[in-house]
Amino acid sequence: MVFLKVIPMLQSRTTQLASGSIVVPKDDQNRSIQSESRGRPRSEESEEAIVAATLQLLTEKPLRDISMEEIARKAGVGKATIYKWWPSKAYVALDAFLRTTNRMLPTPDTGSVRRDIRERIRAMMVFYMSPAGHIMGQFVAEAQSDKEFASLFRERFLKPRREATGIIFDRGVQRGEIDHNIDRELVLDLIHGSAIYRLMVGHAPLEEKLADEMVSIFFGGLNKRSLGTAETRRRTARKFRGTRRKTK
Amino acid sequence: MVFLKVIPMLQSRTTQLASGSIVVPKDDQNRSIQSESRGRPRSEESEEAIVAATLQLLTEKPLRDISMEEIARKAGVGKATIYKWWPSKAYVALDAFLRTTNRMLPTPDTGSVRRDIRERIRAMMVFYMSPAGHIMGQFVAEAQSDKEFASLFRERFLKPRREATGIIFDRGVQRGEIDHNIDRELVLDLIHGSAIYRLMVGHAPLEEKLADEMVSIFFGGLNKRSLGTAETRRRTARKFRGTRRKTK
DNA sequence: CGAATTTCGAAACGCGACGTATAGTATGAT
DNA sequence: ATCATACTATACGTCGCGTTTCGAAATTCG
Repeated sequence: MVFLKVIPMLQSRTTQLASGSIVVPKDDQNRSIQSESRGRPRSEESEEAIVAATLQLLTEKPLRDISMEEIARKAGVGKATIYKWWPSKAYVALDAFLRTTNRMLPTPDTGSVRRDIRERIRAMMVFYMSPAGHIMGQFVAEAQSDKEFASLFRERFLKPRREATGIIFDRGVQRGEIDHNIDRELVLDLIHGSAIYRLMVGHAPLEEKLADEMVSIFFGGLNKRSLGTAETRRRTARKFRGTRRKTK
Repeated sequence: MVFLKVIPMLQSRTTQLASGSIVVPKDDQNRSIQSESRGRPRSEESEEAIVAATLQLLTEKPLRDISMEEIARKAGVGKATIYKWWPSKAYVALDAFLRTTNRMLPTPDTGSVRRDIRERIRAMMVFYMSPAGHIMGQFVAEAQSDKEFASLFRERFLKPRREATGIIFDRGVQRGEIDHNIDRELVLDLIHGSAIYRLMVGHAPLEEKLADEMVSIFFGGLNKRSLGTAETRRRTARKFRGTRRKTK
């Protein structure tokens, strides 16, 4: 399971992701600035064991059903050690999660916004369909009862992903492919929100091909197709599987 | 606070919303069918007290921070009584919530889908912006760790609302205002998902006027405006508040 | 080297909520 | 009167929380 491989964060921001304040100041280049580190140093072994155990558990059950006690047991670590560095299990989980996912967010630039956006949405769908998608849902859930966590999750996870789409959008506006009056944030909400909605509510499966349909709506509108782009015509043929028109 | 007024459900489906199986069968017209009701009948007073207490608490704090013990105390009721009729606090909360919200879902029919959809979205926004919106977020959160609850919530709350929008959409297709190749479910996800996303993540405020922008995108597309509908032109003037174009 | 400092694992703590069980009472049908 | 069921109240054992205490380990400083 690729997802489980623990990939250390680039900046090696190891300490106190939790409270937002970094306790041991770090040089962006090397390790920790050896000024006020006196006693026994933090055990990297324990840290990694905690993170690994948490990631493992996150693939097995919802965050709510994971306990600090279980993480500590599985990691072979004292509970107090975890509480020393993270304020709650949600923070441990988010920290662990970010280390596996916070790498490169591609922003394709093919010359056509339409194609770029489609690729972006497709990548997003693939991500949401993976185990990581369900874990993300756990974090959104947690955010409903913990405002501090919500803010951290928003900044560290959602925003970067949202902006990756936003960059593509902006390029489209600059190139004149997207009308400059369009509400940027709303478009980002339409794209990401619909996927997250489906992911969290589960009324219909996420599918990669939704990217095509979405782009088609964004650039063709719901109206009767008069323009008839190549893509629109292609979609037409694919469409006869009888799931629609169940009303009246 | 209007929201707190307890409005009894039409069908008076009182018993075992919980397990999905209705224990005491009810005539759709009158009260309960007097066949296998032998002992002491269920106390409607207690039931109402439980529901009222739960609704009150739901306006004060997240579902996670509400305990069965607190509900029982506030309702002046034994804990066992609650567990007798509902399997967990989430079910109590949902049941209570549905009694206040499960009334009429208007599906405006003005002759123009565009206008109908805008009105529908507007109503949806108003609902999400009310206290009920945040409570709904609690249920979506709960659904992430309880699949049975998720299914009940989907059927009893989300689906009806979704379908209210769907009916409008279908009318638009029938009248030829919406292309029949458009993916109905995806459109519903775009509308509802984006709002729920904003509600639950809180990166931007929900606003009634988003309805206009949304409809404008759906029927105009993101493309450079060549058609220039009346509404599009109106939006243009409104647009100079400088919040956009923060990139480069 | 030795003292000071800090972290570590393990264990125990008090707290609060869970979901169940028991006891005694209340309310109806038969 | 008897039976069946629901009610309140309370107690129970279990679990997870977040904190505290302990002695041992690891590192810096004098």
